[in-house]
Amino acid sequence: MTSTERSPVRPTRQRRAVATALAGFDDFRSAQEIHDLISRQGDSVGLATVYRTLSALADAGEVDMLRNEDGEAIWRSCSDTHHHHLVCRTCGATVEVEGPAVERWTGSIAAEHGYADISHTLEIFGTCPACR
Amino acid sequence: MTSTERSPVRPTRQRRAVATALAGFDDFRSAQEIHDLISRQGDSVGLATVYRTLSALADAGEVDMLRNEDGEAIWRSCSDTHHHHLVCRTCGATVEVEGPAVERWTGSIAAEHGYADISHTLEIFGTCPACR
DNA sequence: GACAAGTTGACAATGGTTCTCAAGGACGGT
DNA sequence: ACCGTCCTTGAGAACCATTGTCAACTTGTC
Repeated sequence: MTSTERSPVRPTRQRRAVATALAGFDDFRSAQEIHDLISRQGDSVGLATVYRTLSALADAGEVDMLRNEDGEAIWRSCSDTHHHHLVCRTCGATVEVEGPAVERWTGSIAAEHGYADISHTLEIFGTCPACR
Repeated sequence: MTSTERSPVRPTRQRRAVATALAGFDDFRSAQEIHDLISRQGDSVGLATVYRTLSALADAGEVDMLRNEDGEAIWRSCSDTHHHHLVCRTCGATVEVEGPAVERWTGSIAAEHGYADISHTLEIFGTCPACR
């Protein structure tokens, strides 16, 4: 929590492989799918390491993680600004969207009820033009 | 999907027990917690049945199901209008909120990108007045 | 080169959720 | 009340995504 803590992140073959895989798609994929992708691209990285790396990247804000309807974690690399997603429920195609109005709305709703330290999740699902 | 399909839902002791338990709290609880509540209120209902009943109620729109950070399903009974939740991340106290503006916003964002058949999830987390 | 500390991988362990299937209960007709 | 049919249930096994374990291995530094 404090800025005193430093855990030097080492650039390993495995982390590079995960990063490469992440760069190869722009929809949300499960950890297992990403693991498969890595294998298919010729690298070999343990599943546990994939999980560890994805979690670390998520903590660092470099990937987004959300849950599909089954509660499975799905991931994709993302921009560094606060945003939400418009996801195709058929093919997974994702658009990052921003909504200042929504941010303001959640803040005021929370304040109105006396809630502090607010965060929120907002995802939009639909069928993309290509899948109709 | 069509109105031809009818699956008569029978009023059993078990379903009544789940309904009673649901009426006894107004925050989100896991299936297991609800199962425990039922035991504590003197009834005995199998865990699988609790899951089945909760899912059925969720499909019928009588309870809300969402996922906590660990991906666990959590449930609570809800009003029958479309709404979202403001949830205390410490004690779970929940407020149902409505936001016509947000509904409109998601709709237009989706349309803008050509997505059809839209649905969305929006939950707000914070610390309630009592937990600060 | 050698050391300390971060990393990894194979595999076991966890734990929520679903499946299986025989036994039990509800309901309409008689 | 009795039947037959079909929905329900419960106990436990099965699933399966995710996390923990721990010895072997890298990396960066001195």
